[in-house]
Amino acid sequence: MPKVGMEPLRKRALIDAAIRTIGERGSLDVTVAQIAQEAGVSAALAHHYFGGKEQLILATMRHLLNELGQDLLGALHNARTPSARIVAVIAVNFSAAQFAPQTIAAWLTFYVHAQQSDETRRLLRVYARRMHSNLAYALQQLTDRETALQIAEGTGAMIDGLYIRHALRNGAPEAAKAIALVEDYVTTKLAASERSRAAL
Amino acid sequence: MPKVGMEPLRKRALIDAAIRTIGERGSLDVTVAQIAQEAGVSAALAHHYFGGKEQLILATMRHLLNELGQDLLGALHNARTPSARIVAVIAVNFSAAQFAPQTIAAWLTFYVHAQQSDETRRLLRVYARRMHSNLAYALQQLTDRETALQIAEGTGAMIDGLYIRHALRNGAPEAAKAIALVEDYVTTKLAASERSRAAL
DNA sequence: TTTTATTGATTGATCAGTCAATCAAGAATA
DNA sequence: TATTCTTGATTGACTGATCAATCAATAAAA
Repeated sequence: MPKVGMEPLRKRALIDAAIRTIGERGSLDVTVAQIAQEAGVSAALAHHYFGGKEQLILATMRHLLNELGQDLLGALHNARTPSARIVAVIAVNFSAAQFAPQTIAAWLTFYVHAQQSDETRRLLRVYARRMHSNLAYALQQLTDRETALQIAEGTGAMIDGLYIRHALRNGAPEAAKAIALVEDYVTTKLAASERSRAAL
Repeated sequence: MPKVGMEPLRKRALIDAAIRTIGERGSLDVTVAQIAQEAGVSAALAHHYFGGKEQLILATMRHLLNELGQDLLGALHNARTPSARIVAVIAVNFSAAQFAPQTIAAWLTFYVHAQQSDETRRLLRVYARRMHSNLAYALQQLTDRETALQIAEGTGAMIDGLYIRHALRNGAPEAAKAIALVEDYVTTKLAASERSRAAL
């Protein structure tokens, strides 16, 4: 046997390099050669392990999704009450790992890529559905179903919007401010729904 | 003078073709030849009138921004009260013209392009600032400054988020639902701030 | 004729993907 | 132990396709 067991290491290095390269450039218009160089290997090796650029991109996306999923699981693990779960879901989206400029830039390019690639669109839907169902479930324990779904929808949209704004580095709010804004939306809506129910 | 006055017609046709082509493809990875063909002219003519691809793209973006600005002006013209102005600003963002799949797809690609192009980023900032200041101004007549800025921030983020989400949906264009969600956010927040001031 | 409009053909650059050839480390063999 | 296989790892060089940009040439209107 030759120098063995390189495959998982190389794949991981290439995926990390892809995130960095895409994130720095802010575009999927990165060459395989650029990614490979960032990973310290040849472009041919990237093709060897992934089969093609598209598959490398998809693998990169799956990796980001998986990371997000792991973060979410970890955050929910310690959250016992519904409101703690809501706070956890919001916090995960703005955690250091997820809110890093390169990560955000990469996500944004994937959103655009989803318009051309069915598989990319499918993967993004998985992420959106997971976030939504986690939020909606926790909210339904605090208010009626209809209101819960509405808040979940609004929360998701606001989070995505804060993401996109942060990617442009406008006067975009920092993570802490973004969290506060979203949490304020949820608590205000919950308070309003409590009041409307008390009035019945 | 020869066959004269073609320039503005051709430029407009090329810009319209660019919006259609970019919107349909969902990417800035469209060739000048594709845009030119969609406009019914040769690729060389596109270069002749715009000087290059980047300038054609920027002209297209300015056109979309201008259209949005005109829509906004028109909507605000008939709005006399602050709340009517808020409703108008929200409505403009989800008007038929702005919420058309191709337009949304084009906007999304520009957001990504902004990460590479300073001029694109600058143009997007102009749009964001205009929306924000219009909202913030109207809101400050209904609540305190700090709360007004917070609501304006949240509203802008939510609108952007609904945009990006709409771009990924296969069907179900729900402009009305999106408007309702954003308006609900504003009215709920305003009601809460009124209550908190009454409590003083 | 002069000026604008318009294009086909061409060029130079860039890239994804391919391939044949090397490298190196452990296994088999003598 | 020393030597020769075996095979995954790795790459440089090459190819075919694509595209932005250029240019010389033509058409047509004034």
